[in-house]
Amino acid sequence: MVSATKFSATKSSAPETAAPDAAEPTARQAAVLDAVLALMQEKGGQLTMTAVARRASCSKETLYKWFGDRDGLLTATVQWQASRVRAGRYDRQRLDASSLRDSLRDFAANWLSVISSPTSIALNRVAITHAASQQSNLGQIVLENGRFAIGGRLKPVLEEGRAAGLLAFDDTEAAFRTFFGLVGRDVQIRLLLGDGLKLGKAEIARDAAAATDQFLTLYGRTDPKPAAA
Amino acid sequence: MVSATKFSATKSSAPETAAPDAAEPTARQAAVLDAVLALMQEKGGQLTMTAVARRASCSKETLYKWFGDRDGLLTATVQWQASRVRAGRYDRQRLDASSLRDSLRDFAANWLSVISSPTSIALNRVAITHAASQQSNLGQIVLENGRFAIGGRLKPVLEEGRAAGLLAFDDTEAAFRTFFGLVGRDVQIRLLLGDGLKLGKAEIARDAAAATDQFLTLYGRTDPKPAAA
DNA sequence: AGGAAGCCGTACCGTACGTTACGGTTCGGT
DNA sequence: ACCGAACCGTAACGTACGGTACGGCTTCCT
Repeated sequence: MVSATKFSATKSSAPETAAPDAAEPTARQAAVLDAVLALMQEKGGQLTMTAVARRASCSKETLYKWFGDRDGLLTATVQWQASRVRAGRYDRQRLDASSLRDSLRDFAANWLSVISSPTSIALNRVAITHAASQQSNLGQIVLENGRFAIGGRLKPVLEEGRAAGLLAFDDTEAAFRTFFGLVGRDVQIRLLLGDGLKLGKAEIARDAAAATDQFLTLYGRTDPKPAAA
Repeated sequence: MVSATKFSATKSSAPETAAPDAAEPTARQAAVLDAVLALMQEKGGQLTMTAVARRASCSKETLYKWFGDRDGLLTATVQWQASRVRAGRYDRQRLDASSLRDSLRDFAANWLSVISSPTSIALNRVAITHAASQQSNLGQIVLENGRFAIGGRLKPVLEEGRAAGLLAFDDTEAAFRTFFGLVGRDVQIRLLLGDGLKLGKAEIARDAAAATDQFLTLYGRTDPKPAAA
């Protein structure tokens, strides 16, 4: 079930490009994982080990040596993709109403871009399929790097906004979930189910702005002074 | 690919319990479809024809005679489940602010109950898996009976609310999508990905009320008079 | 009673795919 | 030049599963 050999980097205990335990993929391994991502998008569910080997011009034996089994390959792929989505720095300069709004818009637009990308759709489909077969924890990993990752990055912004007297809420988590809902709405489920919904840059920008405005209507303080009790 | 014999009811052209073309399942067939639903929830992805036959105490030959192929069985199952979710009449009496709020809360609570039910989760997972393998249109069917069905039923309510001067919006679809987002938030994706999120009756009622309040904050008219231009 | 139809249980077939094994090639180290 | 390790391409194996065939049982019609 669980791959025993969290893929080892050829030389067993040699400090390669990264921590020897967390296991950063080598360039060649990354190429394989990219092939997996590409196949997921093109071929959908028919993601066979043979197809991966052919696409990546490597042997199946190598796949198994590096990743243990099919599940290990999938897990490594999810983590590989997650490792390069860490976008957006959102420099916490001093917050005013305008910069807060901009930050929220950026978050919203970035999130919409991610969930509407073919890569994310394919990855989520695979993870959901696996969650159904209650094998491995692919679903958790995707959740951790998607929904919960963005939550962890947005919540500090919300709390800074509150500290600056720009937002009002008791429960940060609840406020974040509202934002999440206003931004995502029905987009993700429709895309996952194969609806032909198209999101261009213009629509994303527009929707992100609209969601941000709605969020600020619900949680923004019209009186921008810190609580002068 | 497409099952040729949209399941026929034993006696070819005899008017059974329903239209001979739309094909309402017989009691026995319904029992089989219930077995499929039960297996989906318990066994997840390993939904094999043999397992269905064993669970339903019928032969695989019968399954194929009735439903054509595996896809036909799945499609029939989705439609069978959809056929009995048609809940909520929402009698359009005269609308005031209070009854509108109640209607919206009912919609929200009902929708949350549906998407958090094991049946819905299992069904959506299967549909998403199929959408990935670009075979059949299971995803579309689920979408049609889920997201779009509730839209079709809620939009008239919203428009009545607008006609009564209780709501203000230009785009009914946009208003509905906002409501959808406020209610669903991250619930569906988390459940689909296997997160251990529990929604009891109390939480559903609370969340439905909160989402409704937020929606009314965004779209409600504080001045409840019809447009007295 | 006799026959036909529907259906259950099971055996069977073909294929797809995960996994393993193996021969041949490249390449770095000595 | 030689050795061994890593790796590629491919063949082979075992199994799971979709789909089919068949024998026997029940039911219903005449």
